[in-house]
Amino acid sequence: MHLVPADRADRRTIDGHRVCDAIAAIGEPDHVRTWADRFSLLADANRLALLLALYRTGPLAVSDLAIATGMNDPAVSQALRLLRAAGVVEGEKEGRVVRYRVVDEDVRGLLRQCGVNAAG
Amino acid sequence: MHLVPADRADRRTIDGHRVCDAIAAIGEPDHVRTWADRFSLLADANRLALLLALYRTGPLAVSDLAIATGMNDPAVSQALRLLRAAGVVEGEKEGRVVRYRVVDEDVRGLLRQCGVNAAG
DNA sequence: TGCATACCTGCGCAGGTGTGCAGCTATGCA
DNA sequence: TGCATAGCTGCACACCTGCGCAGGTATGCA
Repeated sequence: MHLVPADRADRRTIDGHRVCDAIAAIGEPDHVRTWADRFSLLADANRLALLLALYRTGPLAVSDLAIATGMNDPAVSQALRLLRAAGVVEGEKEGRVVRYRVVDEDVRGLLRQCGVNAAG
Repeated sequence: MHLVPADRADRRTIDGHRVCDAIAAIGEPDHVRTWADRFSLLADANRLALLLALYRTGPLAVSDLAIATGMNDPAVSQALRLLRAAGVVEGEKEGRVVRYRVVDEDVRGLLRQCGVNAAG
């Protein structure tokens, strides 16, 4: 079990093998970072409100999202741009109205968990 | 359906009633903020690595967490202080060693979702 | 063709956040 | 009692992020 990188193999450990277990438990750094980034997208109350509205209500227009959340239009637009760049939401243009919806299944799973204790 | 606050009741809507649905879907602002704060705790790769190690491996000492993640001791300590203040982890002192574990059930649920696609 | 609407973008500022360094406290052992 | 270890804390720095403002683009309608 030589999972400890060489640059810190000389450090003293408390529980020896449990360190290796922990390294295995953490897994690929890229995987961890991907999930951290995902959580980061939900870590803002405004963005989370937008996502909850989209997830539970279905496709919504930008203006309506702004009214529902109390945000300004540009703020909503910028938040949606971030979420769109991350592949979390997608917008469908219908005339001059763009309706967004949540397309990332991992994020949908997380949003579902927000309601297990109290969702009304 | 007068869920739209008075200060923005005069704004033009696209889908009228869907705005009310969205407001109902968002729910209590405090609830949203609570979950956003929760996600914020998992939004850092280092903290997430610590939590994954604790969640999957079980109680671990601070030094071992530092070795497993490659972080410095103070960095681990500060991260754990944040998580402890939020009620996510708890530490049990055994001599001069403190072993931490994840105690928040909501966070445990989120951590479990990190492994549904690829956890090894 | 002209105008209003729906949405997007760039910029700058205020605020929060992670990190490293140095030093402190507490426990265990000789 | 003296020393090493395990962990915690305060400070200062750089960094990132969300937001409002102003302006731009595209669609629909008269």
